[in-house]
Amino acid sequence: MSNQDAVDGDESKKPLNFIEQKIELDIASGKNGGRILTRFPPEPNGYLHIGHAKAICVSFGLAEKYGGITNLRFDDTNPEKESVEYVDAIRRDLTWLGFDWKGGEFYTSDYFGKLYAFALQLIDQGQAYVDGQSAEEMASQKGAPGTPGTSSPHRDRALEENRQLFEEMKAGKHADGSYVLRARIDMSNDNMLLRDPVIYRIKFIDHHRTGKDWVIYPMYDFAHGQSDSIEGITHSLCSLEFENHRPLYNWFIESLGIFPSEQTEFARLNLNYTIMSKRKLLRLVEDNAVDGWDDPRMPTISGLRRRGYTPEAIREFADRVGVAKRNNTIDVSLLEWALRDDLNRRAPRVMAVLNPIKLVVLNVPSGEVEWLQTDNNPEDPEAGSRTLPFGRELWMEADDFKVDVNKKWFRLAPGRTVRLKSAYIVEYVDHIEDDQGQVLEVHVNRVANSKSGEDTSGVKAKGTLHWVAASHSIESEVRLYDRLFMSADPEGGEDTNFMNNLNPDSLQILSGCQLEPSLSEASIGVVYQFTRLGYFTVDSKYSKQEKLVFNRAVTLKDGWKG
RNA sequence: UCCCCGAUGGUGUAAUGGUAACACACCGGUUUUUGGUGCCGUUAUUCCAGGUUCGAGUCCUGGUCGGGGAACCA
Repeated sequence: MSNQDAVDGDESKKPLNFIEQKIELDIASGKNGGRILTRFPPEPNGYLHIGHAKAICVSFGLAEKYGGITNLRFDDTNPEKESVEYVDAIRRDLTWLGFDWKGGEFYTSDYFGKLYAFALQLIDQGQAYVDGQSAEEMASQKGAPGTPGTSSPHRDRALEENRQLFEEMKAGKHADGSYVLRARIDMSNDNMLLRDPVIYRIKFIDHHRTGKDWVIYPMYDFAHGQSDSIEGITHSLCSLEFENHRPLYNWFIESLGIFPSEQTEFARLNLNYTIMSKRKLLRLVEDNAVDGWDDPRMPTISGLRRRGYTPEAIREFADRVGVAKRNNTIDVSLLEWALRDDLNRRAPRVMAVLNPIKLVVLNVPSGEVEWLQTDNNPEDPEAGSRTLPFGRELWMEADDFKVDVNKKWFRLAPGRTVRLKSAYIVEYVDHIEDDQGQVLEVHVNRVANSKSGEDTSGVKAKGTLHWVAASHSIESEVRLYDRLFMSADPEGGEDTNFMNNLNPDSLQILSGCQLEPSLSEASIGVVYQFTRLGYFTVDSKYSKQEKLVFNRAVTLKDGWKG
């Protein structure tokens, strides 16, 4: 497929975002021979979250759209915070999302040797020097926005001396913090990052990949552009916060005379009622405010997966939020919409009663079991059908019966008639309450000739209720989730505020829920619609064959204003 | 105080000097053996002031507001 084919076709009607426009311009002008290579460069110091999912979809999606490929590169230049646990989790999440790093898997640490050589090159070109001052001293010389900085006393150190000291740093002859290597740029630049930034520091810390091989580690700015360049990345896409870094990114590439990768920044994803900072997510985990990185309330990919989100829904969501340069806050309802939209088409429907009370059909003989046919998914005829046991004693939802009701009430009540989904129309007879007025049982009679699909009774029922036959039900636990934070902007206030903003009711555990028998076969990864209730999936952590545990991914949209 | 970026309905995104549109949310109607889905519809938008132009959301100037920017983090 030529690039032009990718540009034409059905997709061409969709408006292009600013990066797509730029790429099409690049292709048209023959830049890099039309080659497109992007990269996704996570630091392995935390789990991927929904914000990363957007970045992933942008970098992978753009490459795919224009006939290119994408590299996965672990940006592991700071061994203090990084570990192989995170590397594995990131790989797993990427694969689950359905992305394939066809360009290959790389690590910035693969380039430590080349980066060291680049540093020597800068020293030899008089563009880097070793500074032996303390961090505080260097900070004070940095100046301030609007005020130029002053030069380090070591700024004009002789080339040979710089080289020797840097080689000694590498050889481990100097202690942590005793020396750094700095780029020699411009101490009065308006961009503070260009005021002789530190590019190498000493750290006597084992690296999760290179072990004790190195005691000097490159800083982000000295590693990122060069790594892009080494891999021949054509379009290096990152978030807005790196805009100020672009001049530095370009300065290194130009000074070293290496392949000119080009950085373009776009706005990261923000979601209301959600925190996206890795540091704060880590805090939630460490303080046990949640059940680990994959708690179903977490915005992590692993949390969303455990909750019942599908990769398709997440990718659709990422597509819909768009790519632009202005800061944004997406409404979580868009994420939920994407899930419902996907699951409505695909999820098998089953019956489950979360807060069960007895429903006794008086005119059905006890012991009688009738197997009724029901569609697995009315949206998808291919999904087929199954049978459901029906009998005298059923479970119904406590919420579906009320004594005092108005005309908007469609469900069961004294004097009312409702249809039991895929079964019969039933009419109220009486009910039993306990001392506190809690309804324990509702008694109804089945309307003759009202069987689902062959109803000739002429009786019309406004409401339809879900139910489960008591004789064949499976008892299980169901976990309902609400948003983790009460405030729409939990990161907005003071830094520590987000922990005080936790929603105390974000997790509700229901036991004694009654499920239809087919759910005994439920397996991890399949998401079901519990009729009238929402989408649910088996919890991958706590569910056992003897005691199933389900998570609610999202409710059904509730149109009832009752 | 200085530098960079941005500003279009409630929330996002488009309109590339020529009728401000699409999605989500909201509200209403309709269909429905899920108060779901589907279908139809309502409400609502160019930060401000000048300028250029036959014509400005778009270009220019100035302002306002928001975000980012000083780490031996990425």
